Amino acid sequence: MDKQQVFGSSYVDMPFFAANGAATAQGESRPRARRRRRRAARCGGGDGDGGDMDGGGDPKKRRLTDEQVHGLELSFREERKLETGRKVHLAAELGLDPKQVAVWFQNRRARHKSKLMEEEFSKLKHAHDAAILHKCHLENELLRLKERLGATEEEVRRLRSAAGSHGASGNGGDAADAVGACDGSPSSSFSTGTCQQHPGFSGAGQLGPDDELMMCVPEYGGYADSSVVEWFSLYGLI
DNA sequence: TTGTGTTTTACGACCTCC
DNA sequence: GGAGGTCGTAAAACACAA
Repeated sequence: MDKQQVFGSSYVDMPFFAANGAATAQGESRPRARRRRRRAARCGGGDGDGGDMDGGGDPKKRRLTDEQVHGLELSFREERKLETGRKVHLAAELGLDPKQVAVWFQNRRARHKSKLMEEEFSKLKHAHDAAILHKCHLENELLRLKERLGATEEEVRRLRSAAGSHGASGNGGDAADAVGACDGSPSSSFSTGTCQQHPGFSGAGQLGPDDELMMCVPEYGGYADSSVVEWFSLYGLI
């Protein structure tokens, strides 16, 4: 199919910079579309004719018409790089200066890249959030284990003292030896979890299996464990 | 109407490839 | 060396809230 048929005959007849008015909507954001509607209404139809830039303003900076932008968009989707032949052909078809076509492609590539960066940032942010959540989960698990260890050690001490009061030999037997390995601080082998510094974490010893995440990071309270697993598997973290 | 923030067009500097 | 690329930026065009 002839591109002239696709874009309409107005392109060929349109002198460079003569078109004006209705402009650049590239279909990437709602504000842009709204903008175009507003301007089209103001220009009385929005087909690029009879706009507010007729005969005045900076001749170096004229908005492209909707049709021109559309043609450029189609071409951009086909191929993001612009060879000389294609540029000249496109410029002739759209009634633009080849330099304008080149500039438009440069700017369009920049916008495309920027959009990709935003998406990438968003993904990384989600992954980061999930990592934070998982970290808190692990720290809470550590606290719970520390609590269990402390209780067990306390029980051992109680049994030892009970055995001593019954006049047993001072040797203490196997059980006492085993306990000896845990002499000193009951939790000396554990570092302090960072979640302990979080406000509202003073009662870590009473943590239940389901409310711990909320206590650790309140803003993530709405997440369930399955969400964490989901995020992590999604971003290849587990 | 006006001030302000966003988007689009255009340009220059610099880099890479042929 | 020329053509076309990216990057950063200026300025016009535009939308919108106050």
